[in-house]
Parts: sequence; C-alpha cells; structure tokens
Amino acid sequence: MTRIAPTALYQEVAERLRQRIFAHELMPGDWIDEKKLADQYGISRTPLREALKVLASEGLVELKPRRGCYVTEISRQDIDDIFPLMAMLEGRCAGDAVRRASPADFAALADIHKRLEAAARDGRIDAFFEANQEFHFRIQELAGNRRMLSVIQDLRKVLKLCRLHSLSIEGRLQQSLDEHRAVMAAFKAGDAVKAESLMHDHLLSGYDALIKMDPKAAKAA
Amino acid sequence: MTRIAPTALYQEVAERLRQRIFAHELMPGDWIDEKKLADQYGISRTPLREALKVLASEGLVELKPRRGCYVTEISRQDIDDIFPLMAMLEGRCAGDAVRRASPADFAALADIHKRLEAAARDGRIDAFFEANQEFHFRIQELAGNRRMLSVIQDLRKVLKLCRLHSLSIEGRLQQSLDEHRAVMAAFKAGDAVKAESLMHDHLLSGYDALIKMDPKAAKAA
DNA sequence: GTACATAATACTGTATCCATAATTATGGAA
DNA sequence: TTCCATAATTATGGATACAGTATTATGTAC
Repeated sequence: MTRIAPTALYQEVAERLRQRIFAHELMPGDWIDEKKLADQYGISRTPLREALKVLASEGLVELKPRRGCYVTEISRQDIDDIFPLMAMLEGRCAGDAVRRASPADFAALADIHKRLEAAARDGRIDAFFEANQEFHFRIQELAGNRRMLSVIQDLRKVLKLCRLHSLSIEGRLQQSLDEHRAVMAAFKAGDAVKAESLMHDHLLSGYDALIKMDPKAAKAA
Repeated sequence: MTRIAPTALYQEVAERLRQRIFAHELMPGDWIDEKKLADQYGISRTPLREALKVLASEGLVELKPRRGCYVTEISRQDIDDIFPLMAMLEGRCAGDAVRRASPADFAALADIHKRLEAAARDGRIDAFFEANQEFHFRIQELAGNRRMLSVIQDLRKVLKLCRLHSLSIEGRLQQSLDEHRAVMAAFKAGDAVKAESLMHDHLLSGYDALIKMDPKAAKAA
C-alpha cells in the first residue's frame, strides 16, 4: 500500500473497501476475511478492523460479535423505508435550492443538465448515471444545509449496495430525463414548490422502476 | 471493566463515552486522552480507539490525524441546519403515525402524554424531559420507518452535544406542553396533516427558544 | 528578556502477539 | 450410514510492543 495523503491508514482502507463494495466485488452477504484482506493490502489487521468499524457505522457492513464481518444485505423493507425518505429530503433540497440559487448557480446546474441530455441522446448509460448523480448532488449543495446533504449521501451509499440500477430498465432513462427536464423548468421559473414536488416524485418514480424490476428486491445481489 | 453482555468491548466503551459526552463530563472541544481513559477503564487502547471511530461516525467526536481525538464543538450553523431538518422529519413521522396508529397505539401514546402532564404540573423538569423524549420516540416508532427513526436519533445525539436545553427557559415548558396537547388532539381527531404541521412547528418552536437563550449559541458549552 | 534552534518527551498510528470462542474435522457408537 | 461427541484448527477480540511525528521543554544567541 503506497501512502500518499497524510490521512490515516484506516481511512484509506475504508475508502478502498467502500469502492469494492460499491463495485460489487464484495457482494452483499459476503464474509470479510480480515487476515486475507490485510495480507492483500500488506497491512496489519489493526487499521483494517478500524476501517470495518467505520463501514459498519455507515451501514455497509455488519459486525457480528465473535462471528466476523459481513457485507450488508439490503432488504425490501430497507428499500421501502429509504426511498420515501430520500424523496422527502431531496424534494426539500430542490425547493430550497430554487429559493437560494443565484443566476450563476442556475447556469452551472443547467450545464450539468446539458451533459445529462447529451449522455441520454448517445445512450451512454454510465455517463448519464454520473451526470445524474452530479445533478442531484449539486442541488443538494445549493440547498445549503450540510446536515441534510450528509444524511442524503449516507442513505445513497446504502442504496448503492443493491446492484440493480433502475436506469437499466427499458424506457426508464428517457423517463428520468423527462423528469429532470421538468425540474429544470421549475428552476427556471423560480417555482420552489413545484421543484420540490417534482423532485419528490422523481425519486418515487425511480423507486417504482426499481420495484418493477424485481418485485421481491429482497436480495438485489 | 466488568463485562456482562456478549457484546464487543468497543461497543460498551462507545456507550460509556456517549453517556459521558451527553452528561458534559467530556465537554465540547475537550481532548480525549486515550491512554488515560484506557487506564481508567482498565482496558487497552485498541478497543478504545475502535470506539472512538464509531463516535466519530456519529459526529460526537472529531479525529484529527496525528493530533488526537476531540469532542465535537457544535456550531451555530449546525443548529440552524439540524432543527429545520428535524422539524421536517419528525413532522412527517407524526403524520405517518396518525395514519398507522391503532387504538391501542394511541392509548399507549396518551399514557406517555399523561406522564408529561403530570411532570409539568409538578414542575419536575427532568421527568418532563424524559417523558418528552419518550413521546417523540414513540411517535417515530409508530411511523414505522426504521431508517427515518435512525436518522432522527442520530441527529438528536448531535444536538445533545449542546448543554443548554430550551426547556429551562421560563415559560418554555408550558409552551412545549401546549404544543404537545395540540399534537395529541390531532392524533385523537385522526388528522394526519394537522399532526404533521403541528409537530413540525413544535420542533421549530424549540429551535426559537434555544436561539433566544443564546443568540450566538455557537459554544453552548 | 525574547526569539529561535535543538533536544527531550509524549502521544498517535501500526504491527505483533496471545487468549478465547467458533468452526470444522475426526472418530466412535447406534 | 448417520448422528453425536470430542479434538484440531482457525478467526476474532484484546493486549502489548514499537516506530514515527507533534508538542513541549531546554538552552543558546542576540
């Protein structure tokens, strides 16, 4: 492990593990072999275990006393709980963002939206996904509530545990794009209430798409 | 340290530290002396450090690389961010709770409310505070969204960092009680929309009271 | 007396080691 | 063969040891 930043080792390890979990290299339910991983990274178990404590707090892994560490398996209940919550939070962010955004902010957001349009036109799902994330994140930043932002990001991390992205559904990408356009229109019109409502429904729409893919959705692995 | 539960040591230590932080025995800004604490508890630094990682994830302490661990100092910005967020979340919970509560649930809630009334009548602030916490918690449980509950509880933990309770303001206890009565009335009437709105405003009202106490509120220590 | 440089100290971060509990493997009895 | 008991192995949790960096103290020059 080549150290670059003056950051602690356990943080780097935590970040690496996060990436591996999000990439589904470590799958939900998988047992995490501390010794193997420590050897892999060329470190001792100490910082690795500290990293696991952090990931456990984030809900990405579960620490079973004396039985080891396992990648969290997200349940249907989790999905049902998280999406309405995200819808409310991101909806609120959109409303607040409209109220607070300067013309320059709006321009920057429009720019991201353009990238979204381009990605959709060319059918580049990955690029669309990325621009989509950025769009949402930017709005959360504009809302100006750091706590709300961090809560949303934490929940999003948990959602990333499930492998399936609703965007891969036929037609969902176009629908998502339409919804984004509507949100942008509300921004342009300075209609905060409408922006909130549209963003709220946009999230629930993603939820519906996900459920349709796999009605059980229990083990999205 | 006498071990009772089959839970890991770092969890017990984390809980003890939480209590000490909430009790303001460890004050915001205080440096946490790992060696001293480990000796105090009769344990090694290993589980203690793991506990600190957990507390850091909860936002109760801050880990500065190579410089140690400090109890988080909550800022005015944090207060301004958290209260509106809590108001929205707890408001939503109240609405959902009204929609889902059975008569038995309502009865149990009314019971807690009675304890609140009694505590207020006798001027027992601590008892009032406790019944108040329980009342809010019960409503969050009734809402039936575990994620929402955990988000709210996490935020509440952070708020507990600031020592001042708005309840200690002259007249605030009575006002709080009135607001609770109104929420209970909405419950009784089965008016979810009103319950949401009342609970939302109840939280903001607590926010106002806190701000009035100390307009800077920056260092509530 | 003050400011700076250097040395001593103390603490953090990581590695290694050990005890205990859990799991797996092995062997015997029904 | 199947089930259970016991032994061997392995992994987790915790303690100890060590290296490197911050901080503080000391001393010297101005």
